[in-house]
Amino acid sequence: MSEDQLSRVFAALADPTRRDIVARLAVGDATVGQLAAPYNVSIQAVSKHLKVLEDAGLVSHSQDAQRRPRHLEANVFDMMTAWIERYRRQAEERYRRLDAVLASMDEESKPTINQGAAS
Amino acid sequence: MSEDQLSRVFAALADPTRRDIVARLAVGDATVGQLAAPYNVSIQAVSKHLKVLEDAGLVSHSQDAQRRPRHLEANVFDMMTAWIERYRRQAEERYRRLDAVLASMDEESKPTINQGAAS
DNA sequence: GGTCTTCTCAACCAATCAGTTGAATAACCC
DNA sequence: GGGTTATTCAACTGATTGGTTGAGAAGACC
Repeated sequence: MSEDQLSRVFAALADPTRRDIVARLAVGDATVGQLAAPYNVSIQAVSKHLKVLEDAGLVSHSQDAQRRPRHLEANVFDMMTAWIERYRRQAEERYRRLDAVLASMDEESKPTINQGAAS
Repeated sequence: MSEDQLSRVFAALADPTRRDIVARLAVGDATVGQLAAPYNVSIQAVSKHLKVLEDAGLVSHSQDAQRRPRHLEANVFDMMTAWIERYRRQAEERYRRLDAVLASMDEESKPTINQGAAS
């Protein structure tokens, strides 16, 4: 919910390895070792990635002997989607209004509007 | 579309100032100076933030004399939403199946399942 | 042409990050 | 108890990041 957590969630998913981990956890829970296997980085590195994901609230873990199986917390995704949707909608609405303005100006003398090329 | 751009988009939105800028651009286009005004950082810092947003494809700019008004590119949000939705759905589906398994086991002797507390 | 405005580029700095290796913790298995 | 397995903690390293200041570049305005 907090601005801070939103930052952590986005930052967590900015890394392709972490997104990959999320993808795999979506299929099913897995231990650190299982998650580390496909990558040629140390287990400690993957453990760190998982810590980042946990701090963002995207992942939780339980305990099974020495193992600490990771579990994807899907609900946090909603927070992100809510944020994204808000601004996407707002921007689309604005675009729709601009279209209307341009159309109404078409009826008149239509002064040139700077709708310049991107970059 | 590329894995790389997805990383850049998430990374761009991991910063609260940049999210703020996106929020303001959703309301309407604005120049660097206008965007910088509310923050007590240099214009150059905001210019850098805008470069990050542009590299991620979230923002574009046109030219109006010395000014380079920024414009929000709402379509990139769809890419993010698509990514998020995929794994959220997958995780929810899995959760639903787990529920079904647990329910079916209820009919039998029901061995204990480790559904331990998170961190 | 000179000056003001708007913005970017370049160099620098402190902090954070993703990776490493090595040691420690903790619970299993014989 | 001794060894193996699974994982984390700690210290280090090189790269990236968000900020700074100073110097352009490009165009308006007089």
